[in-house]
Amino acid sequence: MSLVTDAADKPTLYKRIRADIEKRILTGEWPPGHRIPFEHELVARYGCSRMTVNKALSELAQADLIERRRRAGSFVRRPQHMSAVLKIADIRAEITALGRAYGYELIGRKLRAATAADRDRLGVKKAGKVVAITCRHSADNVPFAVEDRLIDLSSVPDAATADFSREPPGSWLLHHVPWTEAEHTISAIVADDHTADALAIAVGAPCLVIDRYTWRSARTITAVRLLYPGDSHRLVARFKGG
Amino acid sequence: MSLVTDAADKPTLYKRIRADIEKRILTGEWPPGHRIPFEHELVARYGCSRMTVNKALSELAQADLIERRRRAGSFVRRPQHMSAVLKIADIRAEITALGRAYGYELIGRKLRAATAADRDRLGVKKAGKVVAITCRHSADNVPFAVEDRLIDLSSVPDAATADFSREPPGSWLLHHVPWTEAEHTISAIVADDHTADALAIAVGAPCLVIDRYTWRSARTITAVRLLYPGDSHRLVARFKGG
DNA sequence: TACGATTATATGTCTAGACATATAAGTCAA
DNA sequence: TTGACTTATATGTCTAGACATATAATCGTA
Repeated sequence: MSLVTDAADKPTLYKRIRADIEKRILTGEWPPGHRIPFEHELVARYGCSRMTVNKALSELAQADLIERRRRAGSFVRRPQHMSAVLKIADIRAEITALGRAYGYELIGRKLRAATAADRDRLGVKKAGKVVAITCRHSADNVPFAVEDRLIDLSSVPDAATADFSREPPGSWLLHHVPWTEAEHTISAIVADDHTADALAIAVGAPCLVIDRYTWRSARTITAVRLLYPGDSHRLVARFKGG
Repeated sequence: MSLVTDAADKPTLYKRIRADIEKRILTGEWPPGHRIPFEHELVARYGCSRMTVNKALSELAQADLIERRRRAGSFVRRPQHMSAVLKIADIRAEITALGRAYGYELIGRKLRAATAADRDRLGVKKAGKVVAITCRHSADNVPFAVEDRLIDLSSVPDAATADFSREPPGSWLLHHVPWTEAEHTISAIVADDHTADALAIAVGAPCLVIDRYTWRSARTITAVRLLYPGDSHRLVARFKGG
């Protein structure tokens, strides 16, 4: 079997080279640790210039599929840690993607000077104003998740006057504060009286909890806790790479 | 302010160009939708050849930070959906990373012809042999997670003779079957008698559940269910991008 | 044998061009 | 006004070189 596919040059050359190598790695023909042909060998094999194979190999290296070492060559990477790309979509998008009717209801909204608990939750030192929002998302009129959010107004002053009775704060923030970073913590709890009531489930029923803390270049933006009925909701993540 | 940093050329030129642009995007100086200077403008600004700025821009495009459109130019991408990279490490690695002593205990191991339930769980049609493994991971001698796993022997025949009394099946598989794909489902349950006993928690306590289904180029490898005490375990994911 | 200096080599980066191609924008006719 | 045609242009890909640099391998020496 030759490295060169005899298919017509439908995609570009460097993409064909990249795909050829990627296939060999993914099928296990070239196992972890295997040395990939040197650039000059690939140049000879594909009859192209070195920049072209270099581009293919560079992209494979950027995708962590191979490791390149000077003087030694390029090697199939040994899979290290499983990493799953967990897409945490806008809840509205998530529900409509399931083909269900999205419903939103603002339960409470308070503008206040940050309490000690607020500051702790947002991870900020200085006093300032915050908006605290409680709301509920539903799918086909069945409670889907309850949201308890705190927004730091010193970072997002516009949030003080935003109308959260129609638009969920998550969507609003997504459109007003781009390129944030966040940290998610996922855990499980059992529903207390208050939660059970909000989600219309039994007290003691399992709930999935997502705590998300969002910032933007060292400035705290928001902290949110999402509670899902544990037996009905699923977080699904596909991942690739051993 | 000039695009060109006056810092000495410590990193390479294309990396400086990439970093310059990335900084402007991440700080919001160039908001989503903003058009990045044309390649020929960057060529003039940095005094280099087009291939060099092209490499910088190509990498930014590969990282989904910008979008490149022929004839139109390059634009800062509008953040679409939040995606979190959830690193699901080997449990042993996870525990030792926390500075705690890792403990492993094989509870049960059965080699059998696949039952209907097994086939359903693995998503395979044909009959075949499987290994069913139950084991427990502990941190500082406290139960950390219980694992209930099924391995398809038609895909991984070596698993029939592997010694899982010392090495956890997850680690073993990671070293014997690289480059897999998987799907995770995360949910919450409350502990039943059996689970409570295995995790040394109270019946009715919350548990975090991770179901992972792993395959390799259309061949089923393994299905595993991991149960964590919901109040003690956290899945943490950092992510970037609005 | 062990260690330090030298050399060979694969990758890393870069240039100054070239042609291809998709497409935004402008032009012109129905 | 609308639709079809043309043109200008930014990106996409590629070449045939070049020098830089880290380092594996070799060689020489203590």
